[in-house]
Amino acid sequence: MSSSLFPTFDHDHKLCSQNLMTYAEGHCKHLGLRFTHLRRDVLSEVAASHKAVGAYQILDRFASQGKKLAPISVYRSLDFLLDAGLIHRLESTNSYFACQRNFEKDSPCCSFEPLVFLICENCETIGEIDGQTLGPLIEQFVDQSGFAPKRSQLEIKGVCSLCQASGHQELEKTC
Amino acid sequence: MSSSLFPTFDHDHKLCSQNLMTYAEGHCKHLGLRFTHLRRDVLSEVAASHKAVGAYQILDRFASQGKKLAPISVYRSLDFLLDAGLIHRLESTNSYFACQRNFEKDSPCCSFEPLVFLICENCETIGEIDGQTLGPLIEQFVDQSGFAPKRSQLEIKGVCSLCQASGHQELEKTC
DNA sequence: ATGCAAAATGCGATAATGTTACATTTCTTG
DNA sequence: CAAGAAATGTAACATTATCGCATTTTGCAT
Repeated sequence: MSSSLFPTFDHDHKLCSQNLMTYAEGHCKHLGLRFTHLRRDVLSEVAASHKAVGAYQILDRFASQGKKLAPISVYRSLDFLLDAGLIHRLESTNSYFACQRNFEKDSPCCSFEPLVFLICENCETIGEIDGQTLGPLIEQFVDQSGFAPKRSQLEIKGVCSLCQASGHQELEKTC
Repeated sequence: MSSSLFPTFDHDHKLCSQNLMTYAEGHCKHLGLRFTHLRRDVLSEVAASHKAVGAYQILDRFASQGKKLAPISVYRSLDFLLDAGLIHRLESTNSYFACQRNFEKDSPCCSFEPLVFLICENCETIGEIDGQTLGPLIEQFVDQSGFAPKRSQLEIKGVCSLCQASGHQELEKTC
């Protein structure tokens, strides 16, 4: 079985991000990781939308709230969140977004299940797909050459269904 | 049918890169693209190995040959070569390598066939897999949410068969 | 509670990667 | 050959990310 997650236009994002923060809290506690204020604040900014945000965007948002940070502080928090599997990094755009599959799994995305991301080029929303079915298949191809895969990431750019339906006029979407 | 290409330890790399340059020449002529000296030289540097090289590495190599260039010159050539499908960009490491599938296809990698790259974390060699079989499969998953994919790239990190066989002692490989 | 060691954060500088704007040169085509 | 388009040169600058070391906070053993 596989599932595909692409944020819907009308989802309750306040609830969505609240759930995410609660999950992160419990997840860190469970693994003995320190979910500090800074890390919480950074995750909160990343999870504020389903778009990917850059490190300096996060810095700027903090700054506009009167919270002056050095880049390294943000990067350290981002690294922590990446390691904890709470966020992902979009390699093609040097930006970060919250993991949307926490609630589907016991542990965050970390096995040799490829990470699969859908990136809408119109509204910039990021979706995340279950890579469990793709994993063995990829492994099979790769194995032909004796290559032993450890981790992988698939970034797919295109247009989400909502943007298709609306004739590509959804750039206003805020989360 | 699908194929998987991972450069072998003992392949004739001189011939390999010669073939590539010859292909590039003909490919550009065929499409009416200008394969200038600079572009040729940049491709030649990129194709000098099966490792991915950074833009500033290329700059440095030129510099050590007495050829002083500005970053922008290298980036412009890289962009041309990317557009022509002669090289690929490894997003996870901001680096570039020569397309190894020119000879398998009429035209370079550009349809909605995912680009699939194998990256050996030991010797840094890059392999390239035919994504034709994976493409429809991915499309099928993605379509569940109505997402219309345009282009995608899968980067797989692991250990190549040679490095496995040699107990991970192949960092010396030069091409 | 107290003090110690480890972890996290602050702070300043700097490195690595990529781009803008505009001048000059080279190429193509009539 | 002339004119326009394409490519390259040049200098400055923007963006993304890291280093080294000082300071603060936290968890834990006593």
